[in-house]
This record gives sequence, C-alpha cells and structure tokens, in this order.
Amino acid sequence: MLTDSRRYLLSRKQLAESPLFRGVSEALLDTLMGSFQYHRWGRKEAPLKGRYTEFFYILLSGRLEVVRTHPETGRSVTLYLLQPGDGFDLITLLDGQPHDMTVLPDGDIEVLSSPIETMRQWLWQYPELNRNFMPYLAQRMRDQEDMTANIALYDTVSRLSRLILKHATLNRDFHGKESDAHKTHLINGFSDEMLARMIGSVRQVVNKHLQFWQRSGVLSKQRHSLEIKNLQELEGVAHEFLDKLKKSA
Amino acid sequence: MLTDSRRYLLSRKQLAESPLFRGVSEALLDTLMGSFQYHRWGRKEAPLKGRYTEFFYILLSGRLEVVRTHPETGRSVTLYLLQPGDGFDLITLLDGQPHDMTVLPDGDIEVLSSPIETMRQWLWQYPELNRNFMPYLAQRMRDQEDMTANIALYDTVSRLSRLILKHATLNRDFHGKESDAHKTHLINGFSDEMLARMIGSVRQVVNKHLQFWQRSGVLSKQRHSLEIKNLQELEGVAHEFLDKLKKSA
DNA sequence: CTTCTACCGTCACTTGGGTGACAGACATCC
DNA sequence: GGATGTCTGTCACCCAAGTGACGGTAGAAG
Repeated sequence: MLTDSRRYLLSRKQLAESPLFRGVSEALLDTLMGSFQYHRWGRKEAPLKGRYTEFFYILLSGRLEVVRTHPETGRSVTLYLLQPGDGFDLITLLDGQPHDMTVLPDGDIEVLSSPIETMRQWLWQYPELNRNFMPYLAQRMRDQEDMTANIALYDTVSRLSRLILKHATLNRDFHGKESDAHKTHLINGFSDEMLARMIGSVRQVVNKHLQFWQRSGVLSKQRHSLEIKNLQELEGVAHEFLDKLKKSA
Repeated sequence: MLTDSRRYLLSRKQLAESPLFRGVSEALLDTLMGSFQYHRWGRKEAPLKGRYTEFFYILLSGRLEVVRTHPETGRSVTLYLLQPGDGFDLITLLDGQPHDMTVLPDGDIEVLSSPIETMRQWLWQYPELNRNFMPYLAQRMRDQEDMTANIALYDTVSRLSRLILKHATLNRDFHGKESDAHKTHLINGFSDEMLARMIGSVRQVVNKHLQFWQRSGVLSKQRHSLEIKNLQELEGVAHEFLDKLKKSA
C-alpha cells in the first residue's frame, strides 16, 4: 500500500518532467495517471511484453534502443535512443499501423503504459498536450534526418566524434553546469557495440577510433564509460590523424 | 480574370486530392483556399523564393527534392522526394524552428502557400485536417527511418533495386492497373544523379548497376527514363551477378 | 571462489564503392 | 543551327571500413 502510493507519486513526478507532459496542469496530470499502468521490465523481456500497436509507453527510468536489424547479417542500427521521459511508439500512435523495429532495453527499465487509443484521444482533447507533442515529434524527425545525412555523407570518424560530442553536451546541460572547456566530461553506459549501432557501423571500427583518441590523450576509456578531456579537439584530432597517416604512407 | 478563376478552380481541385486535405468538406476547402496563394517557380528560383519559416507550401505540380549537402565535398542526399499534393516544410510547421535543408525543384513547379502560423491554427481547429495530418506525418517518418536503415545495413545494389521497385509500384498503383507481372513499368524523369541522391550514393555507381541490369535484359534505360521489364528479377539478378563475379574472379 | 558471459583490444584480409577524368550524345537556348 | 550546358558511359585508382578470428579481462551469477 505504502509502496504503491510511493511509486505512484514518483511516477507522477517523473511523468511531469517528460518532454511530452512538461508543464501540464495538475488536474490533467491526475487524469493521465488514472489510465497509466506501471511496469518494470528486465533486460530481456521488453520485446516480449510490449504490445506496441495497443499501448503507448513512457519510459520512466533506464535506457532503451529502438533498432532495426538486417535479417541475414544480423547487424543493427539504432533508430532512436530513448531516455527517461521519452515515449514510444510514436509512429504507431500517429497512424495505428505496426512498425518494423525492435525494442532493445539497456538494462532494467520502468515504463508507464496507456491504451494507445486513449493517448490519441488525449492529444486531441487537451491543447496542453498537443503543444508539447508537436515540437517533440519535430525533434525526433530532425534526429532521424541527421542520422540519414550523417551516414550518407560523412565517414565513421566524424559520425562518432559528433555522437560523443552530442552526448557530452547533453550531459553537461543536464547537470546544469556552464560550458567549461577544461572540465572533463563523462559518458556512461555505452558499450563499443552500442556506439557502433548508433553511428551505423561496427564494433571494431568504433574501437579503433576510440583507441586512437585515447592514445592522443583526448579521452580515456574504461568499460562502459568514456571520459572526454578535450571536447573541442575530438573531431579535429581525428582528422589530423587521418591526414598524418596519409602523408606518412 | 477568366484565367484566374480557372486557376483557382484547378488549384482547389488539386488541393482536394492532396493526402493532407483529402476528404475535407467543401466549406473547409473554401476557407483554406481563401488564404492560399498561388506561385509558379522556375527550375532555379525555388530556394530563393521560399521562406520556409514563414510559409507552409503545398506542391501542386512538378517534383521537388529536399536534400542535405556536405559543405566540403558537395555531395547530397535526398531526404524527401515531394510529389504533387505533398506539403513542406513539415518540421518547421511543427516546431517553428528553421530546418537545415535545401529545396531542389526538378523542373518548373507550382505551389500554394499559406502563412505557417495559419496552417498551424487550422490543424488545431479542424479535426478533419488533423485526421489526415497525423498519418501523413507518420508516413514521412517511416520513409525516413527506412532510409536510415537502408543506408546503414544494405549495399547500393539492394538500395537501388528497392528504390526502383518502389517507384514502379507507385506508378502502377497510380494508374490503377492490377498487378501484372508481364507488363513493363516505366519510370520517368529520374536522372542517374537523382537516383544516386535518393540512395545516398553517387552517379557512377548507380550507372554501373543500371548498365548491368540493362545487359541482363531486366530493364532498358534512356535518358531520364527506365523501362523495367521484369520487376521481380531486379534484385535477384543483381545479387546473382555479384556472386558470379566473385566466383569467376 | 570459480564458472560463465559479456565486453574489449587487435590484426590480417578483402572489397564495395567513392573520386576524378574524359569523351560522346542529347537537349535547349539564343 | 551553332553554341552551351546537361546528362551519360566508362575506366583506372585507392582506401575506408566491414568481416572473421582469437585471446584476454572484468563483472555477474551461482
């Protein structure tokens, strides 16, 4: 009982911080909570438990990749990396059709679920929701476009350095610190494999680049974490390196 | 005068066929038309004339690529290929922010424009519009995801054959014919360069594959048009070819 | 404490496909 | 109807980056 009400309050608080529900009135928040259900999924059950044409999910804690996989080779790309507060599946929410993707939780996660039809009604009914939803959608589309353009036009080094830059910056913003060139930035919880999926490449290539940066003193890496010492130099150094290789060869 | 009213009626009819406005009431259609302005853009003026943060545009006739370009190398990828009835820029419509892209008209085009804020209001106010808009958005997102996954996971042959397949099929559906395996399918108006942009590759590579298909008798090509003789065999033949090459080498 | 599993570092090998270049064939525009 | 720009076919060159393989290491699980 106590536990349940604690969890309820926590969930409610987390919901209120989601980019999808930020700033909505207390009253509406209560209405929403009335139809959300709490779930906790282990590392390997998410793909089984989720029914993505029937429910809309909000990620409360943990991290979650939405990937697509090549049926023959088994290679995967990450379409979206969902953080707490993100919702899925947006596309099915919009058109009701099933969506070719695999949900790949990174560790244990907590979600709220609501019947997808209900969610759709809400978006309609409550302008406060719609106001958040539109820009949120736009951001997802931007990310996706960037992905396309990146893979099509840039090499793996650029893509990787940008990915790191992006997450380092996100992290900084998240902690509310000012931009400080000399501070080191931590990125936690990414395996080489995951980084590879996010830039549309493979583990070995990612590792090679990270190793080089490490040797150049731009970052240091341990299992599942990177410490970036010089954000600005990341991409620069990478290309310097390539140029040097060319000349020396 | 007469011309103007003819054009008005034509535009109105074209608008009514757009996936964004299909099935809306006559009354609403009149309201919309009241705020749309007609423009005709020449092959090279579109990027100059468009003010994509202030107006929302509906393509009436012609074709239009939305591309992103690498600033150094000058290579481009096509993010969206807009056909008559499509609207742009969706992303700016959703969040009001400028959008990194270039509009590249393929020949002369006709568009309707409306202040983007007005369009935004409409989507809100009229459920009939919203009902079309959501699935439309979803489709654009699906296309974009497919693009990402394709480039990241498949080789150029697969991507190209799928692109051709897709457009051949679209064409067929458009003309309302039943699926007929022995009928040839025409694809008009695509240069090798354009095909390359659409699969995130370059002209030379596209040409090489098309040549091979031509020699295999699967299709025949002339400047700006492809005639596909055997849809089903397209991808199959391509891979056969590659396998053969490997063995003979 | 030890077994198991997931990650990490590396390396040799291969190749798809991007680059640059050039000549010929079409269209289009004065 | 030449001239100009735009597409096409081709080819030689090269390298970024996938593949497969294997041994090491560090956490997790038992």
